[in-house]
Amino acid sequence: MVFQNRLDCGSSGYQAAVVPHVPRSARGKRSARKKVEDHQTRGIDLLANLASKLLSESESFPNSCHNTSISSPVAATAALKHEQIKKEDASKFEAFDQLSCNEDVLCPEKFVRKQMKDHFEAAKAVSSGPASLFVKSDVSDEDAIGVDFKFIGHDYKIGHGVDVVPEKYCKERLHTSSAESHESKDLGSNTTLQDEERIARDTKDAKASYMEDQMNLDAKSPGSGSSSSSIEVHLRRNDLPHSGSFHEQEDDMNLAVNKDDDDNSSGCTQSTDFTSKGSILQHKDDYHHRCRKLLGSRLWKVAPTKLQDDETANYGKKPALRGKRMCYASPKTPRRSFKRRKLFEHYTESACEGGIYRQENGAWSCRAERKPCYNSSDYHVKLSIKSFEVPELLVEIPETATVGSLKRTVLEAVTAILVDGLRVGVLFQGQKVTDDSKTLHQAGISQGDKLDDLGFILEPNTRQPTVTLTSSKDPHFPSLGCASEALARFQTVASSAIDQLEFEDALPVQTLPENNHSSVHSLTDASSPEKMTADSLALVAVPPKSVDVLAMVPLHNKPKSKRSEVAQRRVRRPFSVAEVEALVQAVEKLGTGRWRDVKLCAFENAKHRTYVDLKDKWKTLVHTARISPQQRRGEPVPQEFLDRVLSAHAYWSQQQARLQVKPPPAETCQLSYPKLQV
DNA sequence: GTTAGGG
DNA sequence: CCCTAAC
Repeated sequence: MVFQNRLDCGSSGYQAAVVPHVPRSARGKRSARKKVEDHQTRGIDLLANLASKLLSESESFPNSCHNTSISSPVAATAALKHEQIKKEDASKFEAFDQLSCNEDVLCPEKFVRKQMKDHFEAAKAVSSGPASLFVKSDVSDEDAIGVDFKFIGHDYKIGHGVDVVPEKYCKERLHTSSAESHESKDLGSNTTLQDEERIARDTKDAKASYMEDQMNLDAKSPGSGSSSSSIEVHLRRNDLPHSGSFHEQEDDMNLAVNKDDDDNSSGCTQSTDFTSKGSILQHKDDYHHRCRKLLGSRLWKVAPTKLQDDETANYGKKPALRGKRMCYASPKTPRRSFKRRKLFEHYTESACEGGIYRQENGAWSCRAERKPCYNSSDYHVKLSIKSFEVPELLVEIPETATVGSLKRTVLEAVTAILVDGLRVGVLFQGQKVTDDSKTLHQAGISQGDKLDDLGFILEPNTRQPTVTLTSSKDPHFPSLGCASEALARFQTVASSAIDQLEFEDALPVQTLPENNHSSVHSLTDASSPEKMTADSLALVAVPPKSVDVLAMVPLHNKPKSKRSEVAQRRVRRPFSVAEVEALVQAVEKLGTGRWRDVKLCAFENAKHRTYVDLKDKWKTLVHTARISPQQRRGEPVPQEFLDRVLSAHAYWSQQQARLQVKPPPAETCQLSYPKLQV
């Protein structure tokens, strides 16, 4: 199962999965191709194989313009590929361009070469980070073969749309090869496949620097028998572990986790509707827009959204659940920490200090789509799960946090759900199918017309950690209605790095209200190179100091326990020396009884410090100053500050005593704090 | 909403 | 840091 999240605000991406619907018969005929899949070949190998495949197909076609033998282009391709991998320089493209090809005829090599060139360029552009590559060859159109490439980098997608090259003979070739009278062609194909395997094997050792080791490969071959066949290649990294096995187990079930765009834009990389550059730009625009939108709010709720609109789906009927747009709630929530408990009880908001994630909807749902081609001969149900909807996650994170931390936060929230495992529920015609021993036919799922009513849900495995789906009945199978039981909450610690910086840069009062906005905004605007660099770096690798930025404390949900509903205690964030200094200075100026003023004066930008926190800190400071240094713990506070604490505390205590005796002389907020003595 | 103080 | 009484 392919499950790449493209989380909101541009983290690295929901990604449409490969959904080649290859008839089983076709797979059987070309079983040798499956070995290509089994190879954990690198993307380049795959591309080469694809090229070879297409080359050989063109060769095997009777009307092909090529006079060369079947194997020679393949060998040439392989050799060239080796050279490319070894040299890794720009000349490799030229080498490919030198591939012998009859220029008078529109031949597959042309666009294959172009694709590979684009691929290389794209790979160079995103030499690090998650990379996804799509290759699609759709011969269902009249006289066209369309190939799209998509590369997904860390944050942006680089799309390469390759225009269609009219390939009448290619289409004809596929039609003819599907006929029974062309078994000999398949034999020719087999020869080619052997070459492919050899290529894959030979090149396996070759290190393509731009492809990561972890890159997995999903590749399916075009079905020879269907009128609409496709080749789709999906390279990806960081796959979830189940991805492969799921494919194997559910051979006829193709999962497509489409790109999540809350605008339901057409940019979804849906398997049957690949758009190229347009959608890429659209994504970026959405990303920018979304970030701006986010940054304009004090706190926001990131809710995974409906993956795609129905209009964008070729065979979409109706959504399983309406999309949830990312929105921000409660634009003005200065301090709610002490109200958090009630907020949680109402399931509406979460704490302001740390990021809170809550999975309100306990299940990840989706709706299956019946594939148009229902092969009645072997009674296989073909399903295409267009998307899984991530249950709503409420993300609350200080606006001082970076976009990078937001990405990581959301990612970790999702990951934390996945860690506990997911279970799949089947909904058919609104009813949950709990009897796993039923056949699809018995459950009525085999009736093709009703497959539109089939839905799947992904449910966090919150109870029994190991529940075998093969058991006939699973009483613990949670239903959609028990969303609250599947509650998952997380808390993040807001970024302290920025706060620290603010403290050191602008200690007492220099407020930088929009500073973080601009810094994040610059990420999308490129108008501020320095900040862009900084933030970009932060996206690539979080500096060690800000590791705790994303410290997340998942709330272990105990379904029946009321304790689980209690707000999570804020994560302890020790005061830094700079903060202590600011606090001491402010208290010296304002006194010990005006914590709100102290907060506004010296900690206005430290969103995570409430005036209660400051008061408590002062309390502990006084205590610390009074005890012996040996008894002190934590980060040592300079003695100078402790002395000032004692002085100020004594002074203002004295002042308070005086004020109680007689009315205030109205000299409360003098700028120059008089040096005082006990 | 703030403040003060106990936990 | 949390909680809560008191204002």
